Amino acid sequence: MKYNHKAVEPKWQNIWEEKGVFHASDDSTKEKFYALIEFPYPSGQGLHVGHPRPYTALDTVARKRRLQGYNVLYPIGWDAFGLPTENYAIKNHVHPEIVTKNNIARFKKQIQSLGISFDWSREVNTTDPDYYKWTQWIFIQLFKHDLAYKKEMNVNWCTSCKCVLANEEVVNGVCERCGSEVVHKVKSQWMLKITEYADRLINDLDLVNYPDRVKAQQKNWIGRSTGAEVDFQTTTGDVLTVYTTRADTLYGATYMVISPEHPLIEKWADKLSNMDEVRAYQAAAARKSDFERTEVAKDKTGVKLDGVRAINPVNNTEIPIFISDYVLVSYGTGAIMAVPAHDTRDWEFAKKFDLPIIEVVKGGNVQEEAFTDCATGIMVNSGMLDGLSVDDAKVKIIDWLTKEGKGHAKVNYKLRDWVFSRQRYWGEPIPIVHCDKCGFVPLDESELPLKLPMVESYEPTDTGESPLANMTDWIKTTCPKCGGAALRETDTMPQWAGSSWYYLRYMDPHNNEALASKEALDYWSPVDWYNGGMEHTTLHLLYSRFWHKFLYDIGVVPTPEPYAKRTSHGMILGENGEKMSKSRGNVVNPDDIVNEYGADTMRLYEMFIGDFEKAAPWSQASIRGCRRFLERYWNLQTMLIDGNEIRPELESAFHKAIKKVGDDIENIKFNTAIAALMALINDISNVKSINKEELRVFSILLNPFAPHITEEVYEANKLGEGIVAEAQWPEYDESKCVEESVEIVVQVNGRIKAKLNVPVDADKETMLSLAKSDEKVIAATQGMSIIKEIAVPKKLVNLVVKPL
RNA sequence: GCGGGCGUGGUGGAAUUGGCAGACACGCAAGAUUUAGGUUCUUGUGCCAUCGGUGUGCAGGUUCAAGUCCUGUCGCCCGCACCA
Repeated sequence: MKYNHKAVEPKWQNIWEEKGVFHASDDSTKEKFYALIEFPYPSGQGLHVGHPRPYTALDTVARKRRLQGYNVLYPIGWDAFGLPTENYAIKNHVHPEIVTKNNIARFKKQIQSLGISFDWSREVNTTDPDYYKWTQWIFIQLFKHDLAYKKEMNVNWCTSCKCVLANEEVVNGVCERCGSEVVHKVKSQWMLKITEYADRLINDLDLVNYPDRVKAQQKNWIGRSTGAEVDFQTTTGDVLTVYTTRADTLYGATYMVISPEHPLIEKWADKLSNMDEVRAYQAAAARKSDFERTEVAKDKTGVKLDGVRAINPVNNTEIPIFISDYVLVSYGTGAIMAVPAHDTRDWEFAKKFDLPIIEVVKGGNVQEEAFTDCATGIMVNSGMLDGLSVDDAKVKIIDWLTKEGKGHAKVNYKLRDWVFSRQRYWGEPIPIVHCDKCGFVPLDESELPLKLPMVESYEPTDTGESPLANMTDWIKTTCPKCGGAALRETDTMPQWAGSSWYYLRYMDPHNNEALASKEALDYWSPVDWYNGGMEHTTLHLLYSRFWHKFLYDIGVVPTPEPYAKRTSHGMILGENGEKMSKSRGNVVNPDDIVNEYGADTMRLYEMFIGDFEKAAPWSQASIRGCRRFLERYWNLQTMLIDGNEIRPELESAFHKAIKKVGDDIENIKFNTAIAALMALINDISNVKSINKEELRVFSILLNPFAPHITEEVYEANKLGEGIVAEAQWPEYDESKCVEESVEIVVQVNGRIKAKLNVPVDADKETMLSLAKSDEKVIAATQGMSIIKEIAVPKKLVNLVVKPL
């Protein structure tokens, strides 16, 4: 009776589906548990072994929670808009809708072969008009609340995708998706005011249970800094406002720097005697791609503006103004006061252009290097600030500036507003029309969904316009407000739109009246456990927190945060320790594993491979160990005896395992949970028999990891009523976890001399007297005097001795 | 530069509050059953050696006791990066 996974696994997958055992109930008296994985992008390549790691992990949690009596929602869907599908469609002349449908069918089949307990009745698809109707609806609400606006601005442009990118999508100066060069273009774009939520996106991290690395990365990306804006008069009468976090060093400002794109330059054009030189520098800076700009980051360049000077507000000193690309137009005011003595970049610039360096904080040697330490310095050469600490000086100078009307405290963020439009076909149409008379007008909500029109050609254009721009029939429409002629917006939404709220749709996926009913939202919110990749920390995770907060503000959702708990899985690497990729030729297809070893082995191995949160290399050899374990479990049936109680000789082993497996699953320590089951089967093998109750408990413990084989064993041996998926998780008894006697170690001067079995409740005196009567210990302490005795119950005895 | 993390056998990885380092596997070796084994089972397996030493990147420190705590140092990975 060999275990045949090819027969057993499909059998149980069908039974589960027919019985609908994994369908979440919307009106249950049970406690709810909402587990969520990041829904996949159905690419043409199909699954690779990385996909099932998070699916299996939360499946293990979901299955265990069901056995514990929770009403579990564990849904899945498809994040199906996006460029790879569109590019494939263009190349092969198939409509993206067809490509998407085929890819989903393939993904679905692959995922179903793994026996993940998804509730397929709640499947969603971001490209379904019934779904994106609500994506568009949310956009309209954002627009109505002034959080969506269209603006001419300098944007990131991917030269290969022929499309703008959000800041979050530019990685090291190249496109996050395709790795192509990113250049700057001035374009009119739809923007979302995520910056309005910057503070709350940081502060509310206190409300959620996320890994520290995720919180830190989001805080870092939002980049809050507190400082001051200071107004400098100039010799032209214009005011030049700078942002600084070091207002305390104002007396040390010996020059100003403004970014090459700063608007005052144009204003000053006819006053500058070296305007040609300035324009040449501006042009050179504009030509640089993000990549080049970071490449040459070390060497400071710049041009002095001849003909205008700034006046330091604290001492009325006239100081020169430079333009330099080390000052970014997009941060603060696009202008800085330069304090070379106490800022490294200013110091480098001052050295190169031979500008004065005035020390205002004592503690370093500012001619040798910038002194930037805020904690220890004392103010000098700073008039009213002399003798103060840096912190006190900040407070005092900002007070003074405020009183004088020359500045004020200011908080700044690195976070930029979200560039939301894309010049591509395969995305949600933006439901806005442009009317000459009324400006931008949203569609009436009854007009939603605004469906993507069928087009002849969806190739991206070189003009920077969406392919939809060629669809004259579709574009020409009437203004919802005045009824006059108007044009539709032709850009589409980014892929991040549909995924920013999908977890809400799962709560009530077929609702035609709302994105989800209030009852469903109240019952299921928030997501209890959300697992996803670290790569989405400053993309999807941040975006969806923003959308959720907005929906909370307008009364749509009941919680300020979407996800109560977040965990993050490590990548599965190729056997050679490198990232799996087609070009490296180290991709493992899960179909092959399921075919050869079965889904249960695949699942077990993915959970056993190592620390869930860390990357782990795949090993074709190690999988065999997991298959072997399942076969040993299968073979327990050959040593089955009667009995409806766990026998005394296995009692503590079982109770310890029940505790450990349950705790480890909750603590994302799947690898040690499985190790505990392996250890338990070793204990059972030593006894050489297993009774029905023991096999029943073992089967339930193993079920979340290996659901198919456990169902089969359970059924074949009539271990209980119904099926395992509807059984009850065993309880452990703390008092039964302890054994009667325990082995302790006896050390002399920290060296192990003996091991003793003592009763588990032996007190220190008993342990010490037992230890001291052991002959090896006596030998080791011969001729010595004991100067200290340490006894730790259940652990060890240590005798500290020295020669007499 | 800033932020987060990691360094343990041949390999993947275990080690509550400091308390037997190497759980559980993979691999390897020997043996048994088969005897065609990429099967199964048993035993062994950190390193060096005979007792006994010695071992968690390296160097110190605290402690009866350190993978774990402290100081310094080297190396690696991830995120951000001229953010004023």
